[in-house]
Amino acid sequence: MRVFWRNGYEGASLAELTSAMGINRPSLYAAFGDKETLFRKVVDHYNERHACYVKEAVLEPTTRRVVERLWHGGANLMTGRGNPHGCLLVQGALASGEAARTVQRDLTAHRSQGEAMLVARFHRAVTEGDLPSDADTAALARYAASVLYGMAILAAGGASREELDGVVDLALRSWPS
Amino acid sequence: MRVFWRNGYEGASLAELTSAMGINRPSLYAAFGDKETLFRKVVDHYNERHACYVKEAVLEPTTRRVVERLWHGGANLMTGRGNPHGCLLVQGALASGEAARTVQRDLTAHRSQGEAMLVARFHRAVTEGDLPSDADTAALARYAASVLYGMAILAAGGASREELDGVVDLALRSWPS
DNA sequence: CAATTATTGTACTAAATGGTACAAAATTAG
DNA sequence: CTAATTTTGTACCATTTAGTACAATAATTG
Repeated sequence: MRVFWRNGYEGASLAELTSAMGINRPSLYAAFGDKETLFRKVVDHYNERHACYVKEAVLEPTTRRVVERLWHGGANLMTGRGNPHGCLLVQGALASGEAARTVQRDLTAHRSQGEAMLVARFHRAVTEGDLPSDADTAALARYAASVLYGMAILAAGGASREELDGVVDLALRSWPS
Repeated sequence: MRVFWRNGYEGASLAELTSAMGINRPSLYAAFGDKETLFRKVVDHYNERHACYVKEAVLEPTTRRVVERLWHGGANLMTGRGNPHGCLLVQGALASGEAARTVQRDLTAHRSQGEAMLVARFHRAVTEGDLPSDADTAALARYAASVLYGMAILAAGGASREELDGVVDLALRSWPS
């Protein structure tokens, strides 16, 4: 997972993958199928064990608490020690050659799914009176996602946890509460 | 440029590059040097002719006008017809294998340079009284960049100009003015 | 222990990668 | 028109890519 996270799908060679896993090539193919299948399983693992802060965030009682947890959770994951900086769903295959188009689309779909969770949560907030009834829930979700993705780029460029937290503080200031 | 923009540095093959340029391989090498040199020249061209909205933005008289122009300019570039969606400086080499590490660092440096321009502009705004004297100019610049980069990810995933403009409107609401 | 099954290591394949040698062709200069 | 020079096309190189055949080894089972 970390090799894909750090190098992206295309930049991760079978040699580096097998070396990092401590197994040889036939074992990898027997256990995980081809490179694309392995990547998909990696993404699933990443979603369950690392990107789970999104699912947790939408459980918060107010939208302010939701985005607070979302953004700080992202800052935490994207600058975590022992893992590459940034977000696998963002840098795994943002731009790629024709061969990796399918995984590229797959990651886009995963990101859209996260945004859809936010839309649903914000929609609920409207019915609860937490957001004004004329709130553009889709736009709010895209904005929340935008800040999150932007932090992923900063992190990939080497930004620290503290720097990302500073971004979150500013973004929170403007959030309707 | 568009091939690199769409496929990223690693995902752009010499075959696709030469085909798009309408020349053959020896001509490309004679005119531009190797692939990495060509990419650098492409990035220079991109900075001058496409990412110039950043330089223009910092010329605006107030920080609010600066970020307004920055973000709308980004939304415009990242969803322009005839060009790939997104930003070359973001998706050109966000994560890569060891061979493209130098290019990757180069793009990070280019992004940092843009952020530095914002810091300098916000610093000036403090002296002019446009921003409060205790404003964290570096954090503001990172936030502004974060929104911009986030829009690049949304655009790379297919977001429309209107959707990005919606993000900008929300981001502007929270900007200190 | 013996026999079967699963796992692993070596060595390979075909295709694609970035990069180049060299000669034919087109252009320019005299 | 001829001669020198630049540009182009073809064909190649070494390396790396993802993926696999097959035999040796290890583990499991009766």
